[in-house]
Amino acid sequence: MPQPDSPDPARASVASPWDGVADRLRASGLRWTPQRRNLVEVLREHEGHVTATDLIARCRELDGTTTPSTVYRTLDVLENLGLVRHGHAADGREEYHVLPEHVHGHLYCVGCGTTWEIRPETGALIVDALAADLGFSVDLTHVTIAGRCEGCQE
Amino acid sequence: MPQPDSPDPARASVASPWDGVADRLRASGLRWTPQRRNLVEVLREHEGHVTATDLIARCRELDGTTTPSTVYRTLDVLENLGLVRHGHAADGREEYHVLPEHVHGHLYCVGCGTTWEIRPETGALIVDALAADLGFSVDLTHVTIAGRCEGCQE
DNA sequence: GTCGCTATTGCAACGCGTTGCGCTACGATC
DNA sequence: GATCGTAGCGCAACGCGTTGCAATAGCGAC
Repeated sequence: MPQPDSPDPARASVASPWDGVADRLRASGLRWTPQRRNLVEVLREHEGHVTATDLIARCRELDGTTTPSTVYRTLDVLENLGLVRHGHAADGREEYHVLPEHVHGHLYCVGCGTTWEIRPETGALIVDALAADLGFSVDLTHVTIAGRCEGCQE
Repeated sequence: MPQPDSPDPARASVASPWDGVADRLRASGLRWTPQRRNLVEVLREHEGHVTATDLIARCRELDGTTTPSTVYRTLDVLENLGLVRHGHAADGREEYHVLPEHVHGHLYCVGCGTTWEIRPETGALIVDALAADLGFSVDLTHVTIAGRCEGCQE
């Protein structure tokens, strides 16, 4: 029965994707712990791109006893629920995309350090090109492509 | 004066790109050390893709005292000479491309673990698409795109 | 051949991410 | 409300990659 089971009607009307997390976890035999509550709280304020390091730092502000391994493990769980996706930035660090509405790849400018989203149409073009090349089915979300943005080319 | 300065005529006829390395280093005020000689020796036998870890392991076989930091630093130097390029594999680890004849990107299959090269024409298509999108000038060599190869899709 | 400058080395320590393990505490059941 | 199986926690240790520093050793100059 996919009816909203949040006990708070005011919040239910907002229909944040985070609202059902606790129940979705429990429905799979998983648990809703203070540490996970904290992480979700942090993710709420970070819709967009965050590095794992940032998330860990923010979680520790809320609860000094939080350990990195817990954060990483919880992020795995949330990724299985489709609430975050992780990828590797150009320097190989982990980067999390919160609540991706649509699948998109990323561009990282080595000049100014900005991360840009690849527009869906352009992404589709890339996916098609690689499919035609080797029959490859690409997972764009996992990738950050390095280069220089318009403003950073001499 | 760009004449071959290798003292060995037999070797000069082979014209391996590695032959001039020692002199190219010295010409820039850099030095030719036993550790660098070993690394070059290892790279010679590895034309293609290698992980930094593999390189370090092979170097230690030749000389047990070699330390990781030395290998990484020497790889940086060789990258400046254009003899290797490094990128990040799908899992974020470092991967080196030895003697890249042409600029090419990489595809990593999460199914079978194989790394594939993106054909130059397809690569150019991707570069063009991103240039048209955001005016982005892409460095394809630095990137590995994850996905599933033809044989690994159900 | 010797000297001296300095690039390079090895070491040690750090940061990021992952993994194995024993203990804790969530939450279903009674 | 009390019990209990187990998911999840913190901890400690590991592997990869990087960096600062003191000691070493290329190599050009004399």
